[in-house]
Amino acid sequence: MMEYNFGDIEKNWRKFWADNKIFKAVDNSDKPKFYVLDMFPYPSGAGLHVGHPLGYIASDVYARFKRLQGFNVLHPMGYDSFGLPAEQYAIQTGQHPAVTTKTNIEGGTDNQGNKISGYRNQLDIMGFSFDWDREVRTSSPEYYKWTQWIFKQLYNSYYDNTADKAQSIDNLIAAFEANGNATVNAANDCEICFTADEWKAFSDKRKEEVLQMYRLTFLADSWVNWCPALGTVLANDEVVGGVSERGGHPVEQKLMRQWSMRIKAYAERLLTGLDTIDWTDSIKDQQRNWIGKSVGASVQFALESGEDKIEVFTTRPDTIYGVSFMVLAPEHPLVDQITTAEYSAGVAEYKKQASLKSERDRQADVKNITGQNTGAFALHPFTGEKVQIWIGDYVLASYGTGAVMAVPCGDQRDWDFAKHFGIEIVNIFEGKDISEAAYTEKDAVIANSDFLTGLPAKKAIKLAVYEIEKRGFGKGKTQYRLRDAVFSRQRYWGEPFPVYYKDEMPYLVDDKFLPITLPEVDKYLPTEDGEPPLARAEKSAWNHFEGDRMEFNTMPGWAGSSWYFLRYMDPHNDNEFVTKEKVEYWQNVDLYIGGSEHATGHLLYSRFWTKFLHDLGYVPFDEPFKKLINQGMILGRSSFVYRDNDSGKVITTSKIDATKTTAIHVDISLVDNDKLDIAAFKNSREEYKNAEFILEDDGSYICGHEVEKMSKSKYNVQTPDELVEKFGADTLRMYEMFLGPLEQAKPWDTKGISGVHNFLRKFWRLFNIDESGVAQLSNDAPSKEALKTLHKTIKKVIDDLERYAFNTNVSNFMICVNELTDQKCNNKAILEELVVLVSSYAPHICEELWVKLGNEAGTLSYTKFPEFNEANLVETNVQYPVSFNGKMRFKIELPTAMNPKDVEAAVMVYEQTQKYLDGNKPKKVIVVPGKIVNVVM
RNA sequence: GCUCGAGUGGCGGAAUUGGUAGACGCGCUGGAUUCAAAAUCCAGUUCUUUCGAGAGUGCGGGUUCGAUUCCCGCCUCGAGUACCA
Repeated sequence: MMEYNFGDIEKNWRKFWADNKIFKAVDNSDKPKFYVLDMFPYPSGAGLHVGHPLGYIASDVYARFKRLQGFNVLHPMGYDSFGLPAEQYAIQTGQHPAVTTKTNIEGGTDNQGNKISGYRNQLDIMGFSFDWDREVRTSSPEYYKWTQWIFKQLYNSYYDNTADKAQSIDNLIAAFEANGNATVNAANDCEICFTADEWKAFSDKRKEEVLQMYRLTFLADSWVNWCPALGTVLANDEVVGGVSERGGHPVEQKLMRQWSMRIKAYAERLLTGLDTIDWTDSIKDQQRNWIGKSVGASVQFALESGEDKIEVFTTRPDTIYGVSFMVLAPEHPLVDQITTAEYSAGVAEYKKQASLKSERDRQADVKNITGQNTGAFALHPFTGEKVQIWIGDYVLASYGTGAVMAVPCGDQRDWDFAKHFGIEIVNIFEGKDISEAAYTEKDAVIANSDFLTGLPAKKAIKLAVYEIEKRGFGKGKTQYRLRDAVFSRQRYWGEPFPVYYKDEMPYLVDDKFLPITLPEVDKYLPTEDGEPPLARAEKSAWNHFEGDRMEFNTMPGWAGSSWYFLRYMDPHNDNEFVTKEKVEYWQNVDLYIGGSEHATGHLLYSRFWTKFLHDLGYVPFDEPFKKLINQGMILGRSSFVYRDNDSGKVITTSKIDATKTTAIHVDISLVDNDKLDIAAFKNSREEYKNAEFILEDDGSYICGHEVEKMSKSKYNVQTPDELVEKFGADTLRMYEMFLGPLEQAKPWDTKGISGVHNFLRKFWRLFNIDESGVAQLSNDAPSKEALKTLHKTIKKVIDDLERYAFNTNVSNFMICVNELTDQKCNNKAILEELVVLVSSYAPHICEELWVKLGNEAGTLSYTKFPEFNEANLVETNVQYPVSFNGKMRFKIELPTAMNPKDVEAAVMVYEQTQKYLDGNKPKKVIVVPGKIVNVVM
């Protein structure tokens, strides 16, 4: 019998697929379309480890499955190739990031002479069915030309709140010319009000300054997250716990002139759109929290002295009679103005203290209540009573208006603050005890509150807003936590802006000069006076130069990734980012697979850009990804040896005394099933050469282990390359699918891989291939048994792929092959269907078997997926389950040896089921010792 | 603190309209084959047990003829988020 030689089989079929472009997607077809997409990778120098391909394997299985189901499948791959590591490598070595990136993708040798196998090669050996003709790289000028073009569209648009969509900025200018801005309902940061005549009288520069406050991407001085160590600003989602997501460097607030994206304009649509897409609740919730909608009212409190008013935002306008003080953020612009002489020293000191605290310290310091009285008073809008004004850093300058009306009886932080500083706490909740803590639920009845007294909170909120609006103290308002996204990065390796400056005002470069390519620079560092690296470029280094200077910032990493899924539809188009025809054919992504770490970054920004492009009529849908599956991270399983601190001996796990030993990471390649290869270990490093061991009684050394993130420094990295070499890509693909639920994080463990490999060998053996390479199978009609086995498997696999996210499908094949082996099945028809069924998972072996069964090479990928036929599953000897009126099922398990007690139990069940029988007598009651009681109607 | 998710053998994990808990794989034990080994095949493998049986899906209750599954209250772990007014 011919052996399963996976090495040759896989090599040959990969070549065949590539040579014949088997997986080329056509842009129009009679077949229905299906778009399966992976989050494209950043090509780092470290290459792929076994964790990376998990999502790609799942999407490939699904793409192949959909092809078999008769869909025209778009399944592309590319690279998110702008990014920090290549730039930092460039700073250290001087090698151009473009060179590093190319090597990391295509393979080669790095500066130190290390061999890099390259992402493409690593992806290729896994046997993925990507249409490589559609590859995109965000760092290629052909691609970022269109990223720049989209930026220009955003610049030339504003958000019309009435039409609830983006519109051309020309419409806005026309509106200004006709009526000024008072009647314009648009998303903006504009605090001035002007008439048509005033507008016309503005200088061009002034007009542009105003327009910047409306454009969807705009230049503004804003408080940004500045990371000194990285020398750049970061978006909110790139700051985690007060430090940078990359590298964990401290981040401080800094006022800088930066490009921003007016994503806030889309807050409501980004929120409601979530209800229309099939994503996990966890990601949707993360986005909802990030957008952070709160409904309430903005209320103005007049100052006791002077004209100015303090505006606050509250979600509880019903508690307005409980206000006993106000708190402003230390950075609030009115603080200095209102502070009385008596308190000015204290306020100055407090402001200084607050400004010295980093974001991180403030967060760590939540328990500490601090604040400072300003001595000033505001007047309560309804009662006219004097209300103390304090400053405190629990009020954030960047949220709402940077000021709150404090209601200590209804808000725990206000309560704490009042208690700490001995401020009066008024109780406005009927029958609620607020002596120990604030009452924060929205279900109390309001008391001591004039016109609100006696109303339940929810009604009181509505009435309070009504009164506030009627009396002109403020208005109902919806506030979002979502902030506009900073879009400038002080980096080299990113998309240059299509922007130049004249008299310090920004202008867009004309389309015909796009792309503005990255100019060469002598160093990839900021200039001596702190300008971004692009400031080093000579005028002549720019492919197009206009005005006084070009924009020196580059775009952030999420620019290119916000729209790449559209470019795959039309990757080589030099005239449009995607033609309408093609985007109308392919529509949005049907299945998107990637990590959940992009929940508030990439996944939010792509939705934003898609909605924007939809508003402008360029794409027919307004959500980019219909269904999203987040694959869990594959963690490493580190191995340890233990060295005795005194003797220096290396002690096996069962004999150590934890207090006296040090655990040392040992390379997992030296360990097999926790057993250390002692000779290899001694040779691995000079210092281990003469190591002495204390071994198990059988003379082996058993290592300890721990689950950690996969990383070089922990010596626990498993590359796909070595496993493909050892077991084959089909085994690796199936094993990764076998590890457990796709969405769950799980440790990598090579132990079980032999089981999957054995399955494929067993599968191969089923075909009885003789030495001449021909499958010796029977053409008889398949047995009932075999049909049942096959169809059971078909049903389970389809269920698993369509309804559940890739759980037990591989196990189903194992059960199937075991059963067919037991049945000594050699039926050609059955086995041919099985090949098709398995081919999405293990494509190489199946192509080989397909041909050995007498089919034409290359036809497997587009053959018909086996059709499920329920008739094959009908049991001849039904014992379980039995249905009553098609609805009720009853069953009781009896022991093998019947005894009177069990019969009693059976009778009891029978009697108790009578109430469901509607007076009908059951045909029979079957009592099978050791089985179940069946009641048949 | 809040939000979401998860707790099942020695291990990864099945059981997805409430219906034989532990599928499948790993590991382990025994056996066949072999001069021997690898490979392969067969049998066993939740725990306790006086070998009759009993207990059992984080803990405590509830609904049900029947609960890993549904409801209520806890505990533990993981992820996200955090003075958001």
